Amino acid sequence: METKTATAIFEILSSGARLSVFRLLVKYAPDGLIAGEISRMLDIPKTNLSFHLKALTHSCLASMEREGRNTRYKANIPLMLETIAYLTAECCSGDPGQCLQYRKESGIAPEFLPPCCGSETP
Amino acid sequence: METKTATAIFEILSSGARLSVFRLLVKYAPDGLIAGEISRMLDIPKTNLSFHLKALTHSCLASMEREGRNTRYKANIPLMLETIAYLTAECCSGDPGQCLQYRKESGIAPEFLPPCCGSETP
DNA sequence: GACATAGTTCAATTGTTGTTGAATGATTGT
DNA sequence: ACAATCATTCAACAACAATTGAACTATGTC
Repeated sequence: METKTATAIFEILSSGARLSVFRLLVKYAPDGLIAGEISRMLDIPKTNLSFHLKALTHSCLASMEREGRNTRYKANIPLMLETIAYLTAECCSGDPGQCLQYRKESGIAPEFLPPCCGSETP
Repeated sequence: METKTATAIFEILSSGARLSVFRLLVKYAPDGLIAGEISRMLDIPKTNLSFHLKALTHSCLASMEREGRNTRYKANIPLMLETIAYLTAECCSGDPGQCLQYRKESGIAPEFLPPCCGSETP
């Protein structure tokens, strides 16, 4: 992944409205949601939601497809995973021991943490 | 993690300069680097680098400590891991089978992917 | 065809961010 | 004390992002 791609994705997620929309689409993967549902669930005006959905689709973080007079949006989860890999790939110059230490210190349940430095390589 | 915290972090990573700085600090974890080294390695003017380092430390993505006349910066990797967990936590409403499918489609080596939905729960 | 519904685009306003050079603060060495 | 080095702050400008209401397009219903 190129830096330019990654920054574009982080910029998309730097808006509270867009982050909420994206996480909602992640939660409702793989079927996604139609725009009206999103607008109601998050209480975002349609006009503004359109603006943010356009940004999400333009960055490829979401896909859209028409369904009659509705528009269905779905999260691009593989791209999300690629972005996470980009952020963690060179962690600690590849020292698994150090990464494991960080994982422990984070206090997060292991099943919600990325492998980070290959410390959990299967 | 609160939405506000997450958006602040993504906003930090949405600048090419800051993303490069942060990834460099991740790579050089846990020792970190001093400002001058970062400036030279990434070819960013000191003035501008200071601006971005301030943003990084203010968001807690990096810590700083004086060393004589130098200032050493270190990446806050646990916070990075928390942010990743926040983004992936509710993925697919917790359907491991669906998540596994996404992981396969992503084409990324498994050791660089987060567990996502607990599909790799130890 | 007329009407309602679902979304999008447009223009304008408001606010925020990135970058630069010059000036300033802080620490070390002579 | 003086100069050199490392880093930060400041002011100013340019560029960009978020939000809103009104107007518009497209689809489905009577």
